[in-house]
Amino acid sequence: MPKIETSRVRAPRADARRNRDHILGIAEQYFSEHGVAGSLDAIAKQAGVGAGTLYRHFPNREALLAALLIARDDALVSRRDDLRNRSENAADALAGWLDAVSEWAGAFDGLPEPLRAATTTSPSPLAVTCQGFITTTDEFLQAAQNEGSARGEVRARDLFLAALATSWVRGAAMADDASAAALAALTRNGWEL
Amino acid sequence: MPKIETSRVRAPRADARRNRDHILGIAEQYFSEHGVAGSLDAIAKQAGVGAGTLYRHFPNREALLAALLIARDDALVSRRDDLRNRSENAADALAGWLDAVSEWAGAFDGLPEPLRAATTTSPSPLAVTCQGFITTTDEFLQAAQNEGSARGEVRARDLFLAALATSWVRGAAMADDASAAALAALTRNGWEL
DNA sequence: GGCAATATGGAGACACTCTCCGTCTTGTCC
DNA sequence: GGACAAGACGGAGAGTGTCTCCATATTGCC
Repeated sequence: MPKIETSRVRAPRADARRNRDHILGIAEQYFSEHGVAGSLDAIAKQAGVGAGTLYRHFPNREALLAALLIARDDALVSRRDDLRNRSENAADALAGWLDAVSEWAGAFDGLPEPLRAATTTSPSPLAVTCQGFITTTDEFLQAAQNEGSARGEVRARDLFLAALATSWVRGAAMADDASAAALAALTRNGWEL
Repeated sequence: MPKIETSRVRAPRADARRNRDHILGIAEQYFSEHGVAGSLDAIAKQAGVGAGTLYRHFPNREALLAALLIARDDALVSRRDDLRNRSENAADALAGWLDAVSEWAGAFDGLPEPLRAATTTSPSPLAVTCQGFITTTDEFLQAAQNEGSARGEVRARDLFLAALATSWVRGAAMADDASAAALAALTRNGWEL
């Protein structure tokens, strides 16, 4: 009797893991400086690996972005827990959460666009992350609605997109911070009762 | 005494004007089908001119876009006049105007992005168009504020960006129409008193 | 008709994405 | 520790796009 097939996939080789992590580190820095549209080949070169290596680990820009964001998820998740525990009321919690989302989406210049695309055209490595945050948004929203502080017709998905839009308006290098703040305020007035 | 320098620039040659118009027509169609990120060389080829000809008339994508939008300005301007004349109250007029702007920004897939960029980083051929519409937005907004139906702290620029954002959320091929409508409603709740 | 001013086309320099495959590493089994 | 297969590597190069340059062609005016 042959070895039982416990795990279909073998653990990745040590050099592969090393390279993957290293690329991720360089990409984080590179996207921070050049925005999400920066050259992938440049990232490979800067990481000291061939283009093929980069593309094997991350078949396209979205996959790389998704891997990068997973590392940042923790921050947003712990922010969520903070808001759950420490908020005086559900409306403030929801507002705080949306602020956090919009800040998260501003991690790299140009990030809101692929995130928006991922929420509408599902099969994207970014979609899972987005979907998770939409679910969280829904929790906060429902709490606020039960509390009577949020309009009933508002949907979580729309609030998530509004937070993305806020970040989008800010544009490159925090170009229009005032307008982003104004949009956030507008949004809150929009859903709050 | 030499000829007085009345107009510094000569009128363009007939062939130049013909080519320019023709390129514009093809570009309109091409961008409608492929979005604003479509290939410029492809437009040149389809128009039956060399790449150089296209780039001489329109040094970059933004210039071409700006020329294209000027042709569409009329529609928005006449919509503005309609709203001025036919609206029952200033709040409805402002809401109608913002809807019109957001529809205008959805003329081509991907158009909201360059428009947004043009409102923040000034030296862009699109900036004049945007600035004009922001001014119009301000007129409608001030009327609504005087009427007591719009919050005082809201700025015209922010509403214009909100309309752009609404269009942006809709994304390619009207992918998320419901969310765009929701965002528009959210925005109205946001500024209205 | 002839001449200067203008406009044209398309080859080609350069940048970017992504694939393919000959070569090199790793881990495993003896 | 050696050997062998699975797995990973790099970088050349195909494909696509932007934009420039300039020898050649077209216009409009005298």
